Amino acid sequence: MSEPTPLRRVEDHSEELRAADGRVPGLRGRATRQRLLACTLEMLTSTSYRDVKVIDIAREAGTSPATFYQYFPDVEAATLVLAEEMAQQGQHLRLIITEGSWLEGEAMATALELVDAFLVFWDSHRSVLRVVDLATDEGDGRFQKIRVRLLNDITTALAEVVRQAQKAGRIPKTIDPMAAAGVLVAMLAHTAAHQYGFEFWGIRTAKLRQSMARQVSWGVTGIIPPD
Amino acid sequence: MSEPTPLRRVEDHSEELRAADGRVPGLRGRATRQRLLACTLEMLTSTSYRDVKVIDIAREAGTSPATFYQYFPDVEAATLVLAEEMAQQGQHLRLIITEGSWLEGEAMATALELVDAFLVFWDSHRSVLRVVDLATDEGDGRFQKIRVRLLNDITTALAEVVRQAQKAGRIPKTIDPMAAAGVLVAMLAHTAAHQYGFEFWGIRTAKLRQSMARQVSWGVTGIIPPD
DNA sequence: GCCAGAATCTGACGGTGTGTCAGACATTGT
DNA sequence: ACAATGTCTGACACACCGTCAGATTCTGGC
Repeated sequence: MSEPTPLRRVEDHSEELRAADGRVPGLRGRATRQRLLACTLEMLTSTSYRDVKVIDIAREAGTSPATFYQYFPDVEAATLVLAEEMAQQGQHLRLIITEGSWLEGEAMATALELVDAFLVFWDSHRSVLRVVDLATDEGDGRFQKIRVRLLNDITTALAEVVRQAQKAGRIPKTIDPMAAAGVLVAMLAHTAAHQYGFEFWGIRTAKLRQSMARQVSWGVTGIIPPD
Repeated sequence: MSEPTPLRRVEDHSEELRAADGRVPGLRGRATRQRLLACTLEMLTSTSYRDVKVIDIAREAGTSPATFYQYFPDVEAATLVLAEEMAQQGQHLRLIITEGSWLEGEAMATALELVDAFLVFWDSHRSVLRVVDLATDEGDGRFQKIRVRLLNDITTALAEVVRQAQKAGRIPKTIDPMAAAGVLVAMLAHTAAHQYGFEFWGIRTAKLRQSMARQVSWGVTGIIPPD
C-alpha cells in the first residue's frame, strides 16, 4: 500500500486527470470541473446542440470562459465525458437480459422489463444520447466507441439468448445471432429515442411497449408470445 | 389562362418563393439559391453539423455571406429545404409495401425489398437525415413535421398489412397496428442509419438484411418466415 | 499567524463568424 | 439609351473563440 518505487518518479496515470497546462488538478479544480460538466449538461438539455456556447456554460457556472478551457479543449470534449458517465450507468441494462428468464411463458415479461428499462434510460439521458448519435453518424470515433461500448454488452447478451434458441431448434441456424440481436437493439434504441414522437402521433405508450416487447421476445426466443 | 382579376392585385402565393426583402426571385436568383442549397448539402456531408458556417457555404458557392442571407435566415432554414426535398423522394418506399404481396411464401421477399430500399435511401441521404433526427429530438417542430411526413406514410401502409393479419387471426387483436408498424419502422430507420456501424462491428450486411426482413415479415403478417 | 510557492482563475486581446445595411452592379423592357 | 427592377456585396457592429500573462486564492512549513 505504501509507495513502492521511491527512486523512479511514478507517473501514476491509470485514470489521471490533466488540466490544459498539464497539471493534476486538486480539490478545488476538480470541483470547478464538475460544475462545468453539470452546466454543460444543462445547456445541452435546454439549447440546440449547435448553439451551446462555451461562454454560456462558463457564465452559468459562475466562472470565465478561460477556466473552461483549462479543463476541456472544447464543448465536444466535455460532452464526451458526460457520454462516458452515461455509458457507465447503462451497464445495468445488460443484467436484465442475463439474469432474466427467457423460457416459454416468461420471455414476454423479461422483454417488457427490458423495454421499460430502455425507455427510462433513454429518457433520462436524452440530451447526451442525441449528441452521441449525431457525432457517431458524423464519423467521430470517440463517440462511436462509447456508443458501441454501451450497446455491445446488451447486444452480445441478447445474441447469447438467440444462440440458445438456435440450439433448441426454435430459430433457424442460418441466422447470425449478433445480427438478430443488433437489429432488436436498434429498434429499442430508436423507439426509446423517439418515444414522445409516437405519443404525439396518437399511439399510447402501453401499446408501444407491448409491440416492442413482442418483437424482442419472438426475435430472441422464436416463441410466439401469448396475447 | 389570362389574368382573371385585373383590379385586385392577386398575390398568387401557393408555392411562392420569397427572398429576405420580400421580393419574388427571378431566374438568376433562383439559380443562386439552388447553388447555395447544393453547397449547404456538400458542407453538411463533409463537415460536422456544428461547424457548418454560412461563410464557408458562401465561399464554396462563389458568392458572399450576405447573399446567403438573402435567401435563407440561417443554415438551419437551408437544411430544412433540403430535408423537404428528401422527404419527397422517400415516398416511393410506401409503394413497396402497398404494391408488394404479404401472402405466405412471398412476404419475406417483399420485406427484403423494403429493407434494401431503406438501406439505399438512408445511405444516400445520410447527412440530411442525421440533422433531421437531431433537430427532431431537440423539439424542432418543423423538422419533426418532415420526419413524420416521411415515416407516416410508410407506417400507415405497414399498419394496414398488420390489420389484415389481425382479420386473418394471425396477429392478436390486442395489438395496436400503428404501434406494431411504428416499432418496425423505427428498427428499419435506426439500422439503416447505423448500417456501417454494424459492419465495423463484424456483422455482414447480408446477415443484417436477413434479420431485419425476418422481423418485419413476422411482425407484420404473423407468419413465421422460412429459413 | 505568516509567508513562499503552488494551484486556480481571469482580463484582455487578435482572430473569425454572424447578420444587416446602403448602395454598387446586372438585366430587362421599351 | 435609360429607367425600373432584380441581384449582389463591402463594410460594419456585434458575439464567440481560444490563448496568454499575470492577478488571486489556497496550502503547508515554520
